[in-house]
Amino acid sequence: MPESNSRRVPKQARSQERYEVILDRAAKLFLEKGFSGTTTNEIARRADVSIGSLYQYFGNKSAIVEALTGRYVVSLKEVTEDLITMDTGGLPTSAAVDRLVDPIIMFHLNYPEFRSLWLGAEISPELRSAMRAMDEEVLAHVQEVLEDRVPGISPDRARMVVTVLGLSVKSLLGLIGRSSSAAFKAEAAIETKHMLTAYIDELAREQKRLAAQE
Amino acid sequence: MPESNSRRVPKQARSQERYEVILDRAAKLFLEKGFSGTTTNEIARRADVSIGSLYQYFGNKSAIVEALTGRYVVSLKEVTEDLITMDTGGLPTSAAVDRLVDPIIMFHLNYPEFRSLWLGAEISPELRSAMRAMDEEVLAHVQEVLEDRVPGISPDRARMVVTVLGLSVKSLLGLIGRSSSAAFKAEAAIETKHMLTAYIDELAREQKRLAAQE
DNA sequence: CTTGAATATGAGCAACTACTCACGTTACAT
DNA sequence: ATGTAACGTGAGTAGTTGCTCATATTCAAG
Repeated sequence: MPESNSRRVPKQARSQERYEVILDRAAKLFLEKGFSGTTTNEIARRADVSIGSLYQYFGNKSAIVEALTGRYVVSLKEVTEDLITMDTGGLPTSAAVDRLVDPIIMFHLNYPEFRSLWLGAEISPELRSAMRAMDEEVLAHVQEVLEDRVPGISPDRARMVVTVLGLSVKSLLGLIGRSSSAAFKAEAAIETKHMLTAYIDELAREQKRLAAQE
Repeated sequence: MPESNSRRVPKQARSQERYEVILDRAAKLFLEKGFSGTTTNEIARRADVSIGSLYQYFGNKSAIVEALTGRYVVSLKEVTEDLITMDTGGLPTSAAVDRLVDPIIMFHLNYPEFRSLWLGAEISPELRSAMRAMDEEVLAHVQEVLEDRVPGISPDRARMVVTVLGLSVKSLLGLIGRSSSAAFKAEAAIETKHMLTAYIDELAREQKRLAAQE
């Protein structure tokens, strides 16, 4: 996946493998030690590649991050697209929560290295704003869903609720990423979704009570 | 607050001020750019101090982080002590949640720079494990509280629930730290606590239903 | 087998980083 | 006023970092 700062685009099979290996190791190192805590020489060493080779594929250090992004951005766009066009109208809350949260969890399970970009405090502003934009799309849709399921809720309140919901999912992803046990990941996901469901249902009851009072 | 790697302990009033200014600016920079992304020369420049002076107080770069810790660790220990000895027995869930969460929020509002240590991926292992230990104490106590409020819940399940609850609070603190509007912070806190309350109450109802079935 | 393009290498360079030290300045006790 | 301990300085040093380039090896087509 050639980026703006890439050098030679790998043409032979072996070099394409190396390209991928470099990205794998770089992602791990960035996750462990952060961007500026990782040296290009160490990336090369861990990938069993000379620095010279590394710089044949990546024009500079940040080009590695950019390429890393390219790896996942397509898949992430797909997930986003799916989510914002999803209709959860007739479903009970817990099923709706499953439908909206599971794809996000799946994405992070499939691409665990993505965490290094996602959590990293040192990614480029453009990348950060691109991911924010996708986040925002999803949150806006979830807000619609919420306003639908909790009739009478004010848009401001709904916005705040969605922010909190989104944050909870985000922290779940962090927990899942750090853990190594598949069973733990599954339980944590169930428990978190349980919480989201309980919250949304409680909000619906609350609004119903308010409506009945008038 | 002299640490192991400190040099001269500041004795005159002016130099004590400088010492504090260095810590203030360093905390900001660590938060913005991470530990390894921040240079000691930049810290000195931002604190209007020569690097020479900086190294009179701090033996090396990580001594700055250690001193930064010293600033907050006393206060944090107090909060932890309060939390784990707190009795929320007769209170309704929402009041109990308030009592347990508010002190944590308060701490982070009072010491916003603490976030740079708390979120930083690059703090020392000792400091990280010390903070983990305090976390663990609080979580263990919250688990007891939960098992008390949700009779019949299994310890394993309770542990998982507490993990999720703790994570939600943690992400709330992140949100609060990033925001600048006091009103937003307050609303976010209320909404998050609302979610925690709804969740705990739902768990209690669930266990009651299960108990009635037998 | 030959040839040229692609790929690989790592010593080395310029820039930067953490940190030192010799020297100058300020504050305070006597 | 003087001595001295505390404080302050910033050019300089040794080591590290991102990155280059001259040279060597591998590949595939004719």
